[in-house]
Amino acid sequence: MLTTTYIRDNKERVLQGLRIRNWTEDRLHIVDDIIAADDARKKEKTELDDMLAERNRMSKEIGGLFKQGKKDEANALREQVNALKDRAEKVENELNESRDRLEEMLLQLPNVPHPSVPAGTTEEDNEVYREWEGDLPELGDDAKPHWELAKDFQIFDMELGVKIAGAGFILYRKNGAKLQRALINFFLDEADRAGYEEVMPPHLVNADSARGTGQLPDKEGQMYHTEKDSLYLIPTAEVPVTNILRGDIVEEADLPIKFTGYTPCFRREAGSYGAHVRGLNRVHQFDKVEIVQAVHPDKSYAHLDEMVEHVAGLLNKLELPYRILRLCGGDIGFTSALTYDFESYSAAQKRWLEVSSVSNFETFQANRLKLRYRDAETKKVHLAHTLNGSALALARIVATIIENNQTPEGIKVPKVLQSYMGGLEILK
RNA sequence: GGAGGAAUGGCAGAGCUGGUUUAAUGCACCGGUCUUGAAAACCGACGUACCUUAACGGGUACCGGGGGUUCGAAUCCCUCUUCCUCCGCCA
Repeated sequence: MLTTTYIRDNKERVLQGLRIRNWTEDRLHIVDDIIAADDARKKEKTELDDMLAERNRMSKEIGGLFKQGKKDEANALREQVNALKDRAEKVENELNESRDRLEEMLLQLPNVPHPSVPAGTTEEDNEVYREWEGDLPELGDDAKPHWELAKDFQIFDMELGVKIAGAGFILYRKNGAKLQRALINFFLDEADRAGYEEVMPPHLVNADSARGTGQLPDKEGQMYHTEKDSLYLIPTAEVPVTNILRGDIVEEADLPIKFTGYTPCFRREAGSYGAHVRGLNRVHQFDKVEIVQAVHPDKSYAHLDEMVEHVAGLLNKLELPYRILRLCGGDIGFTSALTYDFESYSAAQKRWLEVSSVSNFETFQANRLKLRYRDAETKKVHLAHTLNGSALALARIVATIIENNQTPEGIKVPKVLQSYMGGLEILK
């Protein structure tokens, strides 16, 4: 959520940002509407505060009069206060209405895209930020997609997932289960080496947390919700991990704060079935190691670059071909200012699969979270910047690993994972 | 799940028979005096959000969350949440 102060001071940037996000001109009046609602809020707040100040003053006087035994005067004053209270209540109602109206509009306003975000409407328009420089792996015509390899080499079982839970749930077995565990440990170790504090958070969150990172109210339908306890299954570790800092004021010297955590991620993903979502390409539950940072506003883009390099390093070590996209205005998330997507090439499906998304939210999440830092010099508090990225999401990584490394005898295990799998070199 | 107790500023902790409490006091933190330096001692400052002001400053709200009673609520009432103690159940 943007602050009204920011919107007032950067109106043209906000409007330009909405245009990059393909908002039509007839919707742009929301910015002026927000400012108008904020004007009304300020006016009513001033009015109400003055009335309350008067009430407080009179109440104190009444206390004094009672002590002196001047009952008649006290009672007369009491009636005056009652009249004042009626008027104050009206103003208070108006103030609350203005606040609600303002809040409702602010929630509809997405983050301002970074100047480098390219124009565009669909994923076709995303800019290739870093192309894969080597040759893409070529497999023979007899190459199999991962869902077939999974059966041949005991990686996972779709039917059992359906039997136990439903479509879109996977049961990993034997080789696949070990591979999951190896990848999680490898990713966590790498994040640990990069200075991230490892955490293992709750996998269900309350509404405050979901609101803090922007899942509510924007993406209500994406999450599983438990009716009786009103908790949400996390769609990403971003939610519980970033919310560690909700409401905090940290010292500038404590920045950057870096967390990493492994969690399963649950996504309802309503209404998308078909060939392109077969196998592990899109599932309701997948595993992911997430990296999260809270940083000084002046340094957030340096930290974004650092996170991009971290993810690139993981893919290099796994020996997977990948490219990096800079998401265009039409494809970038509601809460993000700049997002890089990583896509790993699936040689058997002959297509790129999204395996990571790394974003800078600037103050958008921090404002909802009320995550601030205290400036070391001025002692003033300011909103921090938050960032996060997948490092990495497992399901699709597993797909590309087993497809690209297939041989008639089994799946070659990437060198870097072998020590995590008891020296195993081939899955068969 | 049952019974009882509690929730106060970074921490500890008073206030809780409603009105100089604009939340005492101690510790921590910060600034200063003293000192070669440090410690001790002493002095001072010490929250967040919003409104207002060119600025200094002024105002309002916040004592777990929400609502209520009252001229006036940390204090009384209702409700929710969390924590503690005991019992029950349990990986």
